[in-house]
Amino acid sequence: MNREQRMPTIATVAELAGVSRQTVSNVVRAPHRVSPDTLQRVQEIIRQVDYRPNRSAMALQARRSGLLAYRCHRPEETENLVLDRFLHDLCRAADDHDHHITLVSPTSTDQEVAMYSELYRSGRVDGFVLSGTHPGDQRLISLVAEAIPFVSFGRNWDNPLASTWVDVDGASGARQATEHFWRAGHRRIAFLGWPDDGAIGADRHRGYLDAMAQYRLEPIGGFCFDRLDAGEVAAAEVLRMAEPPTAVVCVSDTVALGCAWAAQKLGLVVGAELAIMGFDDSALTRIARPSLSSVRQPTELVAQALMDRFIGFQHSARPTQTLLAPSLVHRGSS
Amino acid sequence: MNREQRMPTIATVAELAGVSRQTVSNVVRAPHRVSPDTLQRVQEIIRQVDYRPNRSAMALQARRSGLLAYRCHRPEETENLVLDRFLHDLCRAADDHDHHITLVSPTSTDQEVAMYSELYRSGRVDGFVLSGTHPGDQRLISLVAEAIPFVSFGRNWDNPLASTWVDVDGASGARQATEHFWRAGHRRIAFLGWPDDGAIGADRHRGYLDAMAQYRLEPIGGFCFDRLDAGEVAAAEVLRMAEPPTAVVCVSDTVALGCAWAAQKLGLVVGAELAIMGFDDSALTRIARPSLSSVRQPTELVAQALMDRFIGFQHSARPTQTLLAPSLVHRGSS
DNA sequence: TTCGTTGACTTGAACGTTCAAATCGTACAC
DNA sequence: GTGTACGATTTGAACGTTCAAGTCAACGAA
Repeated sequence: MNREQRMPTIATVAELAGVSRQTVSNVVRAPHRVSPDTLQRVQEIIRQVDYRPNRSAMALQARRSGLLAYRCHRPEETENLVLDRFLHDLCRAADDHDHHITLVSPTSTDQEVAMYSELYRSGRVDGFVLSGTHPGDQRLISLVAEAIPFVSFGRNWDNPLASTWVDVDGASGARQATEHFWRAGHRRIAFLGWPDDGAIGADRHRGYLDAMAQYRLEPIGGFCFDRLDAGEVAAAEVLRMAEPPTAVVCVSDTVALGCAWAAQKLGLVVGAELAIMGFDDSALTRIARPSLSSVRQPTELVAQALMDRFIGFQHSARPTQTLLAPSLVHRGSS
Repeated sequence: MNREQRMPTIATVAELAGVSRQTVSNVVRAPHRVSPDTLQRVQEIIRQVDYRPNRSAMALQARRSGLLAYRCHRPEETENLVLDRFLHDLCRAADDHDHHITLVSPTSTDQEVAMYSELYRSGRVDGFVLSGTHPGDQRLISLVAEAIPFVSFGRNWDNPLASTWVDVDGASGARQATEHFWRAGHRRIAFLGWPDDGAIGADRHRGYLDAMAQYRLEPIGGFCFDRLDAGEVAAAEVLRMAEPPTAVVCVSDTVALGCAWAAQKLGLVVGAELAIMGFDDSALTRIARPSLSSVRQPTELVAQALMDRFIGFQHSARPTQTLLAPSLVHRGSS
């Protein structure tokens, strides 16, 4: 193909402009070091031949590729609807720092860690962005042990101060949702959560419990796995109670959608007779009818913070931790 | 951070093993050129210091980065549920060829093309994988004009032979769906499509029409945009006809889900009283109840074919075109 | 004995940058 | 008028590979 025709290099430009390579480099990287007329002349040549510095050469020289790896999640997992949004925001944030995201798709956790080590040691990437961290996460342990640079969307549950992460304050989100319902006049507010995972689910549950305690209301609700059918079953049970709730705070959009279905099956008008708040503000909110109100994860801010931290990380040795507050998005269901 | 400690290089290994750099390179790349005992000795050292060839250096020398760029689509667009699956498969396929996918997220088509040119000319990527091609697609035109290597998931509608692509035979998918319903005894088979787009939608519609003509059945149906509510409205209209269909072939899972809702609202039991076939086999199929049968796009094969073509593309100059047949996935709705 | 062949390995150069040091005027202070 | 500080530019080396051409010894055929 066109593999034959070579791109113009810094030497091409230097020769055409009658200056040295280094001067061309300075024109691009440090224009203030070059005299005005030389600057203009060289820039004109650069424009003419459409010269772009070669990234591989820069990477070799700087010992830095400008690439971060991120694990491409399996599309079967439902939680990924948020991660889709996150990935998009991450690309943007990386772009802003003249970095790029490259994807890996390991088949197991062992392979994932081995792949990370390989990618880092071969200089293909400068580091990693993890998401979906959980207690006992082997990736965090290994990367910290091998001193491989990384940041994570999701806290380091086992050893919070050991690595740099940005997370969303789930407790705050659930508290906001509960407070919102209270202000709207609801007094029977339920929580549909996941079985205690000592992590995200527990965090969100705690926020609900805190708010309920503050208003001296009795917590009610149920627990189920993060599947539509499970959510529907659990919700039906709660809604059939003697004194059923008038509002439900859900641990996820998936559970919330299941809850909406259960309500509709029982003849309840979602929004008017039963208020529902989802969590994550994923694509599922738009599938429900009426569309679901939800606690929105500020993925854009998370992505930007992660990139900032990663870049900073290269200079300062100390890991930093950041907790961002989510916000409510009101739609038909509340 | 650990930016200080350097990785072992080929020179490190060479010195430790008492051989030249080139011999170490041969041990890694062409073991047959090295005598058995030297081979073993060098390999042992490589293992000890955990040496990995530096990818930036390799990229510089080979003038090839081993990276392909793919556009990270906006998560708002519904068609992306298939593309999620595709992206995952693409990563895997790239891995198999010792390549990686890096993401870009341009804000406009103009910027997208400019970004591609920049990425290619700076040697950051070897080429591009496009998806969601459409008639008049500026990306195809520009990339062909600039002789930038790329392959696309989706045909080159305007100029099929001008570029290398792999696509799924939508007509075949719709035909299979229609034939399946006919064999199951249905004689009133409708099609819910998109307004004629001269592309994907028209392609799928044609497959339906072909099959109906073959069986001498009268085509019926409606058209709407690819949204749940639009699908529901269009489906309701069709289902309220004097002689309503007993089976519906849909142009997408989105429309199919809307159709399922319309049916349920009219008191029809989806699956038993009305058979529905979606298209794409996206995550939506699992949201419907009963879950939707669908025409599955073989994204894994598409991804593999694209990678094969791209690698081959570097050698042979001639673009190739590939059409893959989809297959039916039977679930509760049919 | 000579000479070409082969196998195992080494050497120098190149890929395209940037860093660090050197060069060369030119202007300024004393 | 001398030292020196500065600005603009150049030069050599380095980043870590691999390619192409080289060396060198061993071997076999004429």
